[in-house]
Amino acid sequence: MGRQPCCDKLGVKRGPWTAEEDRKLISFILSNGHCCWRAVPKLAGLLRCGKSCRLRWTNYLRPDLKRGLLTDAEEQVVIDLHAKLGNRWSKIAAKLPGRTDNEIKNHWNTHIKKKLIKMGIDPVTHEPLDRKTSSPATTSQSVVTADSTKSDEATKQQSPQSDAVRDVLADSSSPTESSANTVSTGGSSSSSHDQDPLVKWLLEEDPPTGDEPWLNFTGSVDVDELSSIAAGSELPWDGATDDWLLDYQDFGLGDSSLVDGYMINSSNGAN
DNA sequence: AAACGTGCCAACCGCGATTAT
DNA sequence: CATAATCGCGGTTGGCACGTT
Repeated sequence: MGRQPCCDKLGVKRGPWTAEEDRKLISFILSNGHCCWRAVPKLAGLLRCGKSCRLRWTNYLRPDLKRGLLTDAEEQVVIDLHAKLGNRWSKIAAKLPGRTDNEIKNHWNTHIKKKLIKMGIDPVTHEPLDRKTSSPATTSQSVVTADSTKSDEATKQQSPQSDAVRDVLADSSSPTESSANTVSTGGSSSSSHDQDPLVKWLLEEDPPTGDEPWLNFTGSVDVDELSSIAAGSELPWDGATDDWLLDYQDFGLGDSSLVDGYMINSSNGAN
């Protein structure tokens, strides 16, 4: 069937978001939630398509986002999950709180991939490059080892990994990794994803905690109220927000034109 | 100091999946 | 059940920042 464009491109703004647009989007979502992305731009007074709003919110404005480079531990989790799941960035991101699929994807393409190649590991199969041709039927699932005896909790913290990946990590890890990284090196064989508890865990529904306030707002909270809440440090979300706010502060802002206590600015300050 | 090259990341595009009618 | 509308994902690109020559 023919598919219509997600939005009418005429009159729809594109390109980098401005601080003012961010402010509008944030105040709207915090006040009303985002029951329907398509309606968000119109209701929020933005000349953007809903898709763009969703992307901006999920990848940048969401208050629970972490910022900065992935830690060694996070990177290791990404590598391991990628070995099992492939380019299913959203699934991988779901296991790294505060990280977005876009962020992980970018980090993979710009950092991890190169690192693996440099270490002689095929970033697609997670196999040593020189072995690649001699084991045609091998895929990541057969290469990557999984310790199926590991407890779920341990698995959630750090998943098992292939010998190759472990080698890479051992070579490339920073001194801080050992402390942050609790990965067991007890690799073992795993016959299939279906039987792998890690993969089960990964593939199981990963519902939101329900704690995300922007999903639950009913429209009863207005920006003024939010600002007073913010002023009193009783933010509607938890500790992750501190980082968020600090990050905005790090951009050098205290723009009073923004949503009061929320120091919002454009994504990179230069935009 | 200027020109050029490279890296990085925010944002866009297209498509499949899901939901609504 | 068929079609339309919407959402969400993964791949790709554009442009800025930074490094090198």
